Formats: sequence, C-alpha cells, structure tokens
Amino acid sequence: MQFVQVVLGLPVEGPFDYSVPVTMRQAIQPGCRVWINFRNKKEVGFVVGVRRKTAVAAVKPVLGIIDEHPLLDRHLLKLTEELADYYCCSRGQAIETALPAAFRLGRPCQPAAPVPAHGTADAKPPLPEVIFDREGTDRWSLYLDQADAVLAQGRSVIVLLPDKLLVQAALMRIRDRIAQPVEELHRNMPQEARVWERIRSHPRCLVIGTRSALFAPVNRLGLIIVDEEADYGYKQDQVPHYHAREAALMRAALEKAHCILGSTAPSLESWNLAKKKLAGLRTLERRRAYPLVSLIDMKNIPAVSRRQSIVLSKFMQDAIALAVQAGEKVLVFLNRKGFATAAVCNHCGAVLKCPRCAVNLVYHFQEQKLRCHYCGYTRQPPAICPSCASGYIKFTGAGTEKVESELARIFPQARIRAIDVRQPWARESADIFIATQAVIRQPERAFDLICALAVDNSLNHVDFRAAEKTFAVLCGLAALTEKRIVVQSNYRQHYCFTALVDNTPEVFYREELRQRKQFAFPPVRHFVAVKVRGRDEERARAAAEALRQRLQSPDALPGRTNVLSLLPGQPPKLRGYYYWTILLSTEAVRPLSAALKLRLKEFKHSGIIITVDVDPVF
DNA sequence: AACTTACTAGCA
DNA sequence: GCTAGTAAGTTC
Repeated sequence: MQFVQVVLGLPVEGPFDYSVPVTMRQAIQPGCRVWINFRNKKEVGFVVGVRRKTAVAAVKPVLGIIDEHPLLDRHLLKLTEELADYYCCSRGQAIETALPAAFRLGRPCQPAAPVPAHGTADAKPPLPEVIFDREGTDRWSLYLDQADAVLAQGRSVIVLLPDKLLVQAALMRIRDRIAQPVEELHRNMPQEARVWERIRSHPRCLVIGTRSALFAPVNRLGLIIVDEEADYGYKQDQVPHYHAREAALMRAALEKAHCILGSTAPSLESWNLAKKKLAGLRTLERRRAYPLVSLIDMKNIPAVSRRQSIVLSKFMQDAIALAVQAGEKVLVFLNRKGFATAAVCNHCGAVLKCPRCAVNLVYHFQEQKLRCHYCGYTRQPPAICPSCASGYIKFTGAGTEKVESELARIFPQARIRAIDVRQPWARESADIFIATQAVIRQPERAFDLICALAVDNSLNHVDFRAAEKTFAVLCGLAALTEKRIVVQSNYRQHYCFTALVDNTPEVFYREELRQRKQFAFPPVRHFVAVKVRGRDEERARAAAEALRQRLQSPDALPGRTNVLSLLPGQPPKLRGYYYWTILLSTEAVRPLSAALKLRLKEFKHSGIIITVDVDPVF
C-alpha cells in the first residue's frame, strides 16, 4: 500500500494521510494536488509527502490526482513550509498563498516542459545587497544591468514592487532593455493561471509584479529585486501575514539566488542586516547637487495663528511668494489626505463615527461625503447633529484640499494644483503643486522649492517607526529637488531633521538603531500580534484577557519572549467584530510561532477567532 | 474553517 | 425530561 500526506488550505495543521489506489500509483509525488474527501466534502489537497505505511486506522482513498507532475517544485514547497513556520499559519494556507485562485480550486494546470536543473547544489548563497539610492532614480540602471547579466547566464529574475502603478512604471523601463520574455503577474489578475503556466514553460524569464509575484514558478531563479523595500505594501494584511521582503530573502537563500533590496531610504530591517554583515550595502551617491534645507521652528509662531487649521509660517509664505515670482515650481507637501480628519458638532462636541467600525468618519471635500477609511462606509454629512439635534457640524483637521483653499487665499495670483498621481500632470500646468506621499514615487519630477507641512503629524504618530517613516519621506523629498527644501516643525532638533540638513543619513540610522536597541524594538527584536476577534463585545474582551493570562503563565511560551500588553484593536470595532491584540516581543520568531500553534490549539472559545501576525505593521 | 458531540442552564 | 445555546473536540 502507498499513502500520501496531504495538507489543506484551512487553519488546521495536518498533514492527513490518504491511501493511493493502485490504479493511480506511479505519478504521485510531493507538490501534486489531489482530490480528497475531507469531513465528507470533496476538497483540493496538497501532497507534501509519500509513505509506505500509515498509523491512521481509518484512512480514506485519494479520489483523483489533479497534477501528474508537481505543481510546486521542491524549492517552492520548502519556501511555503518556512513561511508557515515563521508566520504561524498552516502549511496548506501558505501553499494556497503561493497559488493562483484557479489552481486553489482544483483547475488542472498545463504540464510544463522539463528544464534541466542548474548546478548550484553546493554553491554558497550570495550575500543579499541593500541599495541606498540617494539620487532617487539611479538604482534602475543597476537593476537592469544585473537582471541582464543573470538572464544571460540562463537564470530567471523576479522583480517586486509594492503596487500595480509602480509595476506599470517599471515595465516602461524594462520592456525595451530586456530581450528575454518579460511576464507581469498579479494576484487575481485576469488569466493569472495562464500567465503562471507560461512562466513555467520559459527556460528563463523575467517576472515583474506585486508581492505575490514572489511565488512565480520560474525556472532556475538567479535574482530577486525588491524595489521600494521599505514600503508597507509588501506586508499582507490577511493570513498569512507575510512580508514580501522577508519572504524574498528566504526564497533567494533556498535557491542560491542573489537578492537586491533597493530604495531611496532603506528600512531599519535592511540597514540592520547590512550592519550585521548579513547583507552588503551599496550607496548610490547623488550626482545632482544636494538641496539647501531650512528648518523653521514652529514654537516661535504666535498662538493666534496656531489655532488655524493650517499653519503656513511667514518664512514659508515668503519663500513661496519669491519662488512663484521667479517663475519657479513649488511643491507643497502634506502627509495626509482628505479635507478634514473629523466631523465634530459645534454644540455638543460629538464626533461622527462609523456605525460599523467606531472610528472617526473623514470628510471628503470633492465628493462631499463622510467616509470610513477602514470599511469604506460613506454617508452624507448631516445638517444637524445626530446626538444633540442642534448646532452645526464643523470639519476640523488639515488635508490637501484644505491646504489648496488656504494657498489660493494667500496667493490669489498663482496657479495652484493638487496632484492626483493616478492622473498624468504636466510641470507647466501650475506654479504651486500640492501633494501627499505618492509624488515621491515620481522621482523624475523636479521642483525648485519644496515645502513640507505638518511633518510633525507623522513624527508624533504613536508608532515606534514614526521617525523612520518621516525620514524616508524627507529622503524622498530630497530626491525631488537640487535647490531648496523648507520644513516647519516643533521638533527642530530631532535627528531626522539634522541628518536631512547635514546630508548625513548614516547619522540618522545610527541613532535610530541605537534607540531601537535601547527599547528592544524591531529590528533588534520581533513583535508578534495575537489578534482576538468576536461579534460579542464582552466575550471578545474576556477571551482576550483569558488568553493573555494563559500566555503569561510559566512555560507557555519559549524563553526570550515577553507578553507586552493587551490592547484594544486599532480600531476596536471593525466590520461588526470587536478586536483585541495581545502584543508579544521575542528574540526568535520560529520557536514562538511553534509554541503559539500549540497554545492556540488548546485555547478554544466559541465565537472567538484568533489570528497571529508576525512582524506586524501599525 | 466547518462540523459533530457533550454539557449546562432554564423551563414545565 | 426536554431543548436551546454553547463549549470542546475532530478532521486522515
């Protein structure tokens, strides 16, 4: 008798043994899909092992073989196993993440022509390389040179970008430079399975796409490029909560491929890898002049004007006026979207909240609607306050649209334009441009004066990455000009500003890493968020508290792990569920994930759903 | 996750 | 004794 070990795309560990009928014996091997009867339902199973015997008394037979040849090669199979171990999900869930939807549902896959394996068996995996692109555009010629060289050796390349817009922009640079087949791959794109099959049929090719393209079934992988590696778009917000940068490092190590982590400001994770000599660091110095950076201390701004929703310092107003007069192009940068953060009743002070998520609704000027940024709920702004039925609703806070109207008031003669990065825009179309983060991704644009407003919003954010995020934004702005940047802030002495003025990013990273060490934050240690969710408010709270107690008891978790806190979710209520988060800190993720799998299996509460997020982003 | 079985509180 | 509701256990 022959048996196969099968896993499923469910949060159950397995593997489950099934017998293989004599008629279908020969082909079956790890990486193949099979039809199985699981809990009296016909399901797709993934074969992870083949055995001559089983300890299970009541084995069921495999109903049918979907793949004659493995759908996942041994490298991708190993990668999904490592992801399951690290990100605390089942192997089946990790395998499903790596596959197009059609294949998860059991659709057959075209058999791929066999490609002879590459002789990399005892080669050492090359050291990953962090690329720090000070200019903002230089890394692309380096990427293309490296990709060319790898393809010329007959090996494949995977290029990752954090979103589809950037993939489109990158394709323009790639298409006329790369002679080998170039394939674009996104999760849930039309023909996703077809593209996947085609990638398998190329002896070598270049695949470009968003985070899921990391699982492209290329032959003979030689290089993975993760561009904008510090971007949080690489983190998946569903189970398994993997980060494509970390997953790319895992896959590159498995397949002895090179891995490039490029950006205009490296993540602390990547910087730390380089400091520990686990990655190389290559800084591409600026060719253009470094801009003059002026810091305006907002503590000197009189209180009366501080109360205004937008504070444009006199210094900044003068700088803008001079630039406009000289026919220069000004960028006013603001790190927030929408017209206002909240709608508040002027009479009773009630803030309008989302009925499903209990977070503040945000007023959008253009569509004249209140919108929930978590679930997408929208409503008309009410004429009267829903809680006191009187007074009028005022909109507080500052967004790009508010800045636009303020600037129009101060500079009536200037042409002012808010940039929507989804729409093309010409440099000649205005004098003053207003934009948020997304402009930084168009580094070919050049401005003469850049004014950064409300930077303190991001610096004050209750997030240990606040300084890192702020510095990354400032580096991005510096790449947009060789002339002048004006920043207004209450914290002029902060090292993220002094490093910007002095053009000494290494000083920023040194200080930031020192602080992360001091407070035992990532990348020195890892956070793990255990998320507890339930439809009943009180039960969710009680379950979360009970689980925290359980995890805090001696020997529940491996050493060098701390239970830091039990926090209400952010937001506490989302899509009808009440959320709580138990925050853990650890030195070694894998042993903690393994222990958590056991503890959560023991801990069953009806109506309570628990998920684990390793290395969460806040 | 989805489903089965065991158990408990409330009721006649 | 009955049942609704829920806690706990299992999936090969």
